[in-house]
Amino acid sequence: MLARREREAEAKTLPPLPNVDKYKTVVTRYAPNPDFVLHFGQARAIYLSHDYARMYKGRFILRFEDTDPKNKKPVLEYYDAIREDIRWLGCRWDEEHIQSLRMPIYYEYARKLIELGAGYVCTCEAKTFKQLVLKGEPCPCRGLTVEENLERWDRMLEGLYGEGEAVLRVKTDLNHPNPSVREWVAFRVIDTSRNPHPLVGDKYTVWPTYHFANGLDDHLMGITHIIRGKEFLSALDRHLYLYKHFGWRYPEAIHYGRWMLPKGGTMSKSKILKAIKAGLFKGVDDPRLPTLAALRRRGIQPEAIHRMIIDVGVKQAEVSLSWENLYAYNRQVVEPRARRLFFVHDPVKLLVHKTPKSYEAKVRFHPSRPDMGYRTIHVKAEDGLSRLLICKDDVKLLESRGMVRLMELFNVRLLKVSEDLVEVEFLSEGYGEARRLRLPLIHWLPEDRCLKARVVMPDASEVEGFVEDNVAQVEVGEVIQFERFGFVRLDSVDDEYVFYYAHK
RNA sequence: GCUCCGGUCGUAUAGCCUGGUCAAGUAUUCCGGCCUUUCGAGCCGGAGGUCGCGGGUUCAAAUCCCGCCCGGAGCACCA
Repeated sequence: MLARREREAEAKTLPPLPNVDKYKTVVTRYAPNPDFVLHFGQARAIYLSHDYARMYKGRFILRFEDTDPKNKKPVLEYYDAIREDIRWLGCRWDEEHIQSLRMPIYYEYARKLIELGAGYVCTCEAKTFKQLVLKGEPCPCRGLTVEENLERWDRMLEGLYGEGEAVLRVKTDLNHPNPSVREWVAFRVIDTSRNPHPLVGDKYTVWPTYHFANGLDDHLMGITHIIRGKEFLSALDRHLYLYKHFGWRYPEAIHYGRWMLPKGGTMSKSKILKAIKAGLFKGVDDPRLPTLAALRRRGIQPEAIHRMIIDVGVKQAEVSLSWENLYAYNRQVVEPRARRLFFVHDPVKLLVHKTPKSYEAKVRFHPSRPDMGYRTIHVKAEDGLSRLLICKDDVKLLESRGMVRLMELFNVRLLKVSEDLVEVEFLSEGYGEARRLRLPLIHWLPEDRCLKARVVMPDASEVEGFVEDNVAQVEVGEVIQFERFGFVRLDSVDDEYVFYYAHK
């Protein structure tokens, strides 16, 4: 037991970063494109980058990479949404930058690159160029002089080239084994009169590519350790050329494998966005989505995501995730502190004959934590009759067993089941007898003291029912457990209580 | 065209770098039990893998090397 605990504690720390002693302070960054809210997979880069910065008492930088106003168009509201997501995860950043506000810097370095003879403005058609580069041959533009290139560059900036008519390329090895790395594009023209940028409008028409802006900024901001998905591995090759041209030293780069969701699930932002626009999802926090917003709404705790990420580690292998996996972590976090309440879905009326008296059932909010207190459920008996509600599913149980114990109340025996009414009679009060008879325990509600509730399930379907009136003590946002149903988060209270289902 | 990664209980994974303490850990699933009260949470116990295949190195291999088979992911004036 002790040994196990030690091992668990061990598994919960991150492995050391490479070459930390080479740097004064460790600086990491997270660099999202604000074209969508964050999703589950991105939490990994965030936590790892953030945790390492904290672990080494370094700095953690948030940098918005919004340099494609056309294809990966940034959206104003997502800048804040992303900040909120990161804060929700529990991470704070020490510095923030927005690339679209740094354009003059990129232009400055573009010029330097050209002056070094390491970059040139290429006006070839993409197709033609591709054919040449596949053969490892230079295009005519590559041979232009520095002066000619500077001139072309100025013309580019002045807007004399349209989209696709000119790009600034970085000179690489024409025979680089990966053709997609050869002579990569550093800047391209984007017609911002047609596709204005949410922050700078149509002020610029020449935009740096990810490869240029990201690579450059990592140096300018003094990033020492880059932690990113391995889909960026080939970016490394490109960046290396840039660093070589400028004579810089490349940061330590760690690439981890992708997180994949089981069958059907996608974390692709563009796919999700398309589906939302098509009305297939209700919004970015639709419970079917793997966005942080959706998980948050469902009551998944950031600690659960955090633990999972630390446990999985930083290997380059792809990892298939199952929701069950995440739920297991979340249950661990949520179980000890979730208050328990009765929720009856698909309610059926239960008429109890021979009820000897009215009851006040005192039920613990948590079965193993008396310190969390009790709630009271009143059951009124009139002329030996009490009226309750139970789940339709439990009627079957009652039918097959004939007798059942109403949790924390009393035991009953089935008399008859009709269309929408189940009649039983009071059998006995003691729990001991229920145990002796091995009676199933079912939950219930007094018909006159319960409130309408709705639970939004992970597949966006909804379950209707009633909660005990003690729900009034629950705060919006709180995660509770509906006994024998599952963990849910109180989402809103209007004319009815709306919950989002997390997991069982 | 190029690059990267994987093949370990039913499922998802840890371990592999720094060979032995690994006849292999965890979660989930399944089964059984417990709980003054959750057939659905919790707790306890059990079942279930000989680590893709073949060969090699070694006193010793899931762990190193070679070959084979199968599978996954990614890159291109997106980030």
